[in-house]
Amino acid sequence: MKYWLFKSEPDAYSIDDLKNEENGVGRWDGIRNYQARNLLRDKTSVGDAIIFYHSSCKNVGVAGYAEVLSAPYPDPLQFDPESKYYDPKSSAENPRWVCVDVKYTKHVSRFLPLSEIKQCDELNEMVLVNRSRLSIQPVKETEWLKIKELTKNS
DNA sequence: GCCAACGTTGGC
DNA sequence: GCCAACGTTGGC
Repeated sequence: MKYWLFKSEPDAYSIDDLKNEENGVGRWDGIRNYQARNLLRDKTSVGDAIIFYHSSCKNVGVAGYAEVLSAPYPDPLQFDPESKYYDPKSSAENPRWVCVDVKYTKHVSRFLPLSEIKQCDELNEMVLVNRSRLSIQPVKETEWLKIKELTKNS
């Protein structure tokens, strides 16, 4: 099993929004960055664990956990002219963008702010700190374990 | 709202 | 294929 960090702006889609979906299942769509797309398309597997990170908001940091529920499949928004994620250069025969379904696992017991991640020796080399703009990021097992520990109630 | 970092586009 | 211009991300 692999570990991932998925970023979302909570004003657009938060851990609460995912929890409130039917059966806690949502679609992680709208990825329009090639590096993130490649990770999603080529590296994610059903059952992988996801750290749900809230970005671009008042409190940035780790808000919850989810899991990868489906294999990657073409993102339907790329074919929808009404969507801001519409891509006229994409086609059904050769779709450019993919998405996965994800399932809510839980909220963190204790919110883990980015500032604390930056201060933590075991976490300050995360992609999140060094390449912060990537919206789908691999997480090392050691980092995963540390984040699990830091998001528990003390 | 600012701005640094960085990704994308398009002319040549 | 280079690179300048431009757009987006995201912390603060």
